[in-house]
Amino acid sequence: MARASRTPYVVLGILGVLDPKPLSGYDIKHLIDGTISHFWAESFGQIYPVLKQLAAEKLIRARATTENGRKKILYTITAKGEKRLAAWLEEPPEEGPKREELILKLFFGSKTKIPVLIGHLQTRRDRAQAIVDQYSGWLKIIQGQRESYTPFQTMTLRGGIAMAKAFIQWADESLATLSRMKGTK
Amino acid sequence: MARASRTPYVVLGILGVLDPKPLSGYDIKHLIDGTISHFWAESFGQIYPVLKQLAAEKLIRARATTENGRKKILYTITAKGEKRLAAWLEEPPEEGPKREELILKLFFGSKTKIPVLIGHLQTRRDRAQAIVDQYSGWLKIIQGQRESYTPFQTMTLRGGIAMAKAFIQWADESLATLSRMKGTK
DNA sequence: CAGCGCATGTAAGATGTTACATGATTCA
DNA sequence: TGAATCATGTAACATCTTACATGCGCTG
Repeated sequence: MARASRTPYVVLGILGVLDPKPLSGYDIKHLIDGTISHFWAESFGQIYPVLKQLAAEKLIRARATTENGRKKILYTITAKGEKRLAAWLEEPPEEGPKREELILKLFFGSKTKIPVLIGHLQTRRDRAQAIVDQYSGWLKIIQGQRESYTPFQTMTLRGGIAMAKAFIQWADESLATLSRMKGTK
Repeated sequence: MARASRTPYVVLGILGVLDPKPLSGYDIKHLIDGTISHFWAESFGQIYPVLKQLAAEKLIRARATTENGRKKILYTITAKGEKRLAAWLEEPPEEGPKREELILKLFFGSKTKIPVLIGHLQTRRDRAQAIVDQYSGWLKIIQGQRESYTPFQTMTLRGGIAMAKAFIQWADESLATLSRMKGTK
């Protein structure tokens, strides 16, 4: 059997933690993209079926509405859903799939030209810098209005920044090494 | 379409970079586990079919042998395979799937007890420390016999150490924060 | 009125894990 | 002799991404 899907718990978590008001599948997807996207991704193809499944299990409650002409289905977490979420949170987290393509290409670096590797690494380094900038901005916002956010959100945000910074430092050192190799070769 | 599998290239890379002598599927799997396992994993269920497929495409050459009574199929990379590997290395690496279950559970931390979170985080912190220890050992070995390893292998190893250390530092800070929260609450 | 964003969903297809099946050899 | 390791493979199954399908409302 393949590892059990975490999507139901992500949905339960978003519904239970992130926002007290009812959310649609569309809302959930965009909340995920706007908050936890740097360590967790979900697609519509996953979310909509899971929503139905969770409603069938009475872990969430569905309510169809027509907000200014537009049809949408809003979901709220039930007491049973809260319990299920809490039980999952207690289970030891498993490690995710390891698939670092950049590192893989660096590892096999002897089979290509140095500038190619420099290009790959530089691109990712810049992306990491953009993440640091974005996250640092969020951190300021969060610290400005502490009531709306849990300390856990701050904690994971700090983690994201710390990891991205560490990556940048290593990338810069490695880029310098690669440049030196290009010169001497 | 789902993202294209990288398994063929991993196999090609192992065969081309890691060891000059012919390798069996079994060898390849264990080499992967022993070297790149912290950023890339493959299972037998992937490797054996890919080996056949690569041989059919003439990217690798198969040779059946009976080494001291034990039957095995040894593979070597062909010139065509080398070319395919080089072409892949030039393509910009895509980002892997984001699935950090630990971070997810921390993010939803307000729905469980602090000691639960401390337990999860401590476990992973200790695992990261073990990785740092193991990698640091490998680094010494590599630096001792430089002929057998490429500078790229050293580079990725350093990256692994740097990232694990950054994680540990963040984890320690977060564990301290969590302990404080437990006390004051 | 065209295009974009909102909103929900389904289908296809590939990836990847786990478990199973088989058989030989080595070592305690 | 029994267990562990070597060695190759297949089948089942679930996950997940991508693409497609549909339709409404708002804005330029």
